[in-house]
Amino acid sequence: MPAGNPGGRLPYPALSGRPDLPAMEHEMLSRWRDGKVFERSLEQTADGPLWTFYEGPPTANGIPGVHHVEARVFKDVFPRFKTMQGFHVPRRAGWDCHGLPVEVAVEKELGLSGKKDIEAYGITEFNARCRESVLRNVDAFEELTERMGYWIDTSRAYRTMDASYVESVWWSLKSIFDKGLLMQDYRISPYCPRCGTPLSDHELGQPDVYQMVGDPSVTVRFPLRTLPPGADPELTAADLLVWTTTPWTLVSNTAVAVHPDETYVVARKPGDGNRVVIAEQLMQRVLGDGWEVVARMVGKDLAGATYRQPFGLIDIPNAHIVVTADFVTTEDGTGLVHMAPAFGADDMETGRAHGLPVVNPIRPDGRFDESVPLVGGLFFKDADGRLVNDLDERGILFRTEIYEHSYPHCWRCGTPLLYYALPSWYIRTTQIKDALLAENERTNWQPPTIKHGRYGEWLRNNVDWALSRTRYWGTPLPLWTCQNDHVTCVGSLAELSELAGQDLSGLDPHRPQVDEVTIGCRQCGEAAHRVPDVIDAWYDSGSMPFAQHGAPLRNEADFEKAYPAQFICEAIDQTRGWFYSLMAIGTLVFGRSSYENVVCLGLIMDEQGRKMSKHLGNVIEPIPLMDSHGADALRWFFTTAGSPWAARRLGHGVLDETVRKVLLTYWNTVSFFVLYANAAAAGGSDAGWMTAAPPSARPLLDRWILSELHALVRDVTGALEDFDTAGAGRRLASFVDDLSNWYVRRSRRRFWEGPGTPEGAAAFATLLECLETLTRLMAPFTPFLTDYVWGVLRRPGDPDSVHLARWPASDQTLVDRQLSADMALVRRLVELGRSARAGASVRTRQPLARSLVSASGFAGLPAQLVALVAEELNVRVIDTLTGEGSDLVDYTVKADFRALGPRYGKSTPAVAAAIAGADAAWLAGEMGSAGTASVTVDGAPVSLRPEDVIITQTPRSGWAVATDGGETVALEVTITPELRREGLAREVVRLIQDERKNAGLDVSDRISLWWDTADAELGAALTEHGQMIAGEVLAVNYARGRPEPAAALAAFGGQPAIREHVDAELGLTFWLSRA
RNA sequence: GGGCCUGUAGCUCAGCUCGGUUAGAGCGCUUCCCUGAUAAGGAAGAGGCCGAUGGUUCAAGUCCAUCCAGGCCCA
Repeated sequence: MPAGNPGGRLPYPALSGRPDLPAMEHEMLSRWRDGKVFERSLEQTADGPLWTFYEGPPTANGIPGVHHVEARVFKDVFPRFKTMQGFHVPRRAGWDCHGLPVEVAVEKELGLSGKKDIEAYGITEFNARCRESVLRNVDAFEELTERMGYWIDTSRAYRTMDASYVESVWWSLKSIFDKGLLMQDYRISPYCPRCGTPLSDHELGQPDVYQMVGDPSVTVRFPLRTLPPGADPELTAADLLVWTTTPWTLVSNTAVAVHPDETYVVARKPGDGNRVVIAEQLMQRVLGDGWEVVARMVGKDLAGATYRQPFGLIDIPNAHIVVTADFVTTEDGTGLVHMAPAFGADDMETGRAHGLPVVNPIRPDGRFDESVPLVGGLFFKDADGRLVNDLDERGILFRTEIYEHSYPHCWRCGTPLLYYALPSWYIRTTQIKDALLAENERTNWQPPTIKHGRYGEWLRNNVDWALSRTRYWGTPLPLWTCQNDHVTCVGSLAELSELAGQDLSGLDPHRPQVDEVTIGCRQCGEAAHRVPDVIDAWYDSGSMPFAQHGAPLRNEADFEKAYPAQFICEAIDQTRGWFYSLMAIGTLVFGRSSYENVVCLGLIMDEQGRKMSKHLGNVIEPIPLMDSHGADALRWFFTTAGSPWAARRLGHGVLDETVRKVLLTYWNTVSFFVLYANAAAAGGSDAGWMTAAPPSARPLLDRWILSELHALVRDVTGALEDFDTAGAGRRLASFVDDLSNWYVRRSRRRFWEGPGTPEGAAAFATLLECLETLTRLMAPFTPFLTDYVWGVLRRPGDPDSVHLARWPASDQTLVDRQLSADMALVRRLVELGRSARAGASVRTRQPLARSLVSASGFAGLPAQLVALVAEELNVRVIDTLTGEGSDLVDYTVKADFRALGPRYGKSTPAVAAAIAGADAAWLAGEMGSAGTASVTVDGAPVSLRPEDVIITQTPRSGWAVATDGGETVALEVTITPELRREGLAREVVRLIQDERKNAGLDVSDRISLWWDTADAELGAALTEHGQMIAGEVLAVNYARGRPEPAAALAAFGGQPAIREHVDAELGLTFWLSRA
């Protein structure tokens, strides 16, 4: 592999026509490593303005997948871009070490099940295993990180379990405690009885938490016992109809809630003494036909009535009354809601409002207390059947059926969750809700809809953050309580030492060591013991802006200058995870969110649009994927295909296409340049193009591509500033196509001819400028290939890596909109001409005498561009169709609504009809001569401007014509003998070129050529155009007749290496040999 | 039930901010053409009720409303 062209002197290292991209990437990885390129990119920007990026820490107890690559590509592109702009962008990796997933994995490994097992095993040992397991796959993550070219400093990665990190977290919790926002409360929490812990809202947001299950839903009669004063006498001896999908909670029933303003009815089935109370809206659905309404009332009329409880299994004093509550709906059930305050948030709140008792017969392991008759010792869900049977036997079961609904399950172990009243520590985030909303307002979300949509909605419905976890492996809650219920919050190990009266600065702040520390209560001096809970691991990761530095206890200055971050990026599943915990903690502790711009990515799907999951077996392994297509291809796909926040389909096909369409086209353009630069050097030319004329003095084609280039720089820069990689990618891909398939193709002749002329020098200079700039623009996206190319093309004095180079600046003086428009017209005319040729079956190699063009803007086209059309279409002369005289030309005319619409409004269709009805030739004539024409609409004259009409001209006959959008190209297809001979000569040139290629000759190799034919016309063509042919194929000898053996031997130093080629179709035989 | 995203050719996606009467590209298919860098490039053909309905407008893929389908997040 070439080691670059450090001197900028020719020759360049030769480039393979078929590069092995993955192999090249491995070479670049070692060059970066050996050359410490990432480190140097940080060193050289050390004095630049800081642009802060926060890495959201992954948990390394799992194996990295392709979705990790997606986020990391975006986390890499913007820092690289900003670094090239001169910003200093430190990038520090981190590892999320705590949390329930870690504990659950270790539990499984150790064969433990539940908290009792863990405590029997020993918390010390258990946490040691957790500590070991969280870093187990760091190697795999680092390998992935390096392979994909994600530049981040893993050597000093922060770890959320480090003592300094934990201390910072403690410090922040104390700050929140001191503000009065950290407190204990009883609340209904989703609770996993197997894990013995409440789940946070974040955890409820995990995939697969909600699963469809079929539960017995029951409608039960609650016979009324006493009625409130003034109640409708028809209620006497009626039963309340109550519906629930959780029969096991009926044991704890304390009340029935009705909506105060809904209408309820007493219904009776004729011939049956039973009366039931139900919401009128639901009567038909629940009762069906055959019932009659005997009384009607609103919910508040029922308030205060008492009823007989469904079960008498436990003692519930002062209960079993009808209460009103606004949350009651009549959408399902009966409109009368069973209340068990220990098992529902609404129930708890309503119960508090009415002074109802909280009765909870379920133990923390999810089983009914042994003292409860009938169901004692049963797991809560398993009690349903027995309870339903009992209701049935006692004749108060109105109906039972299986109800399919989604029910939350523990995301770790799959156990059905219980909504359960638990003492818990909360952060009162609801009290800073306005501040959070204000912080969100000043945050730039990408895509913007997240701000007020998914995320904003979540903030507006903010609930207090349930912080505590009754678990083992996590940051210990730094709270100590004494027997007087005083709470002491400790903000550092130093403070703990002071309170404990011993030096604890070396203490590992984890359970169980920290549990053993007893301190003196700050208020009463009594012995205080630690609250045994640990905290939600989301709080850990949300603390990383300061805790990664150990700040503010240490490195306060480092933290201060890097807060808040300019940029973070994660997948959309972090809306309620890290995006929230970062913003909430920042706002709680510092009064300011910790990030300014956030890019929110979608999920990765397989080629069939299915989510990737182990379950489906459609997971794509990232490293093999990169080793077959290249990391650059994967990076380009992620950053530019579709929108990053839409779910995207990934497969081999799309990566192949990326490689072919973008990466190889770019590569081939570079390799073309290198080939001819080296050929020129071999021919004695030095890098003469270094002194090419300034762009303003170069051919229009060069000025055009430079104009496109500088518009590209402007647009790509703007798109990246807006965090829009897809927009940048589309522009880059289309420029690569323009450069390769128009600029280079149209400039080939100048490259063959070398940099010896001003035009040739301009071509080399222009292409090199384009490639250098393009390489820099693509560098953040495809860092491997671009850096390889940079190593080949860079000039003396250039940095040795593109990633150390400056981002290009757009020179707007080189952007020429008129020229862009002109070239667009040229390319449309060429397309039309090719279409016309195809229609007439005249191959492009056959020269034609003349072409006629009709197109607005054609008259103003510079001669160079007209010549370009002529050359591309292989016609000798191009004239305007208008010059032909109207008797030879057909005209059609139609209205341009875009121009007419704004002026004529409602009468636009009438004007258009008048235009269509006018004599097209006359209209065209008027427009041509006077620049205006008048048509009559509703009896009134309407004056038209040229832009109001699209005039299409086509020649009457004898021409091959193609027309589109009012533009016409006509080709004269009459082939004179002279044209035919020229066509034959060009045909022969192509045959010889093919043969040269087959012979493996170098582009600059000279040849000797002999030819013979029996065809008189072909013979004449080859004689007449001999000089042209010899020039084109670099023949230094050109002769008719079979080569003499002696000549061949002379030419090849005794090696008989004459190739003979017979073309039966043309009747030509030729021989060539290296000269 | 709520919020958000997506719906355009067989497939993958542009176009919608800012409405203009012939809706584009790539992949795949057929037939040609071009080729002195190219796994490329070009022309022609086949392939579209631009999810549906209604509205606004002289004019709707584009704006508005409602609905349908799929996805994500949450209840």
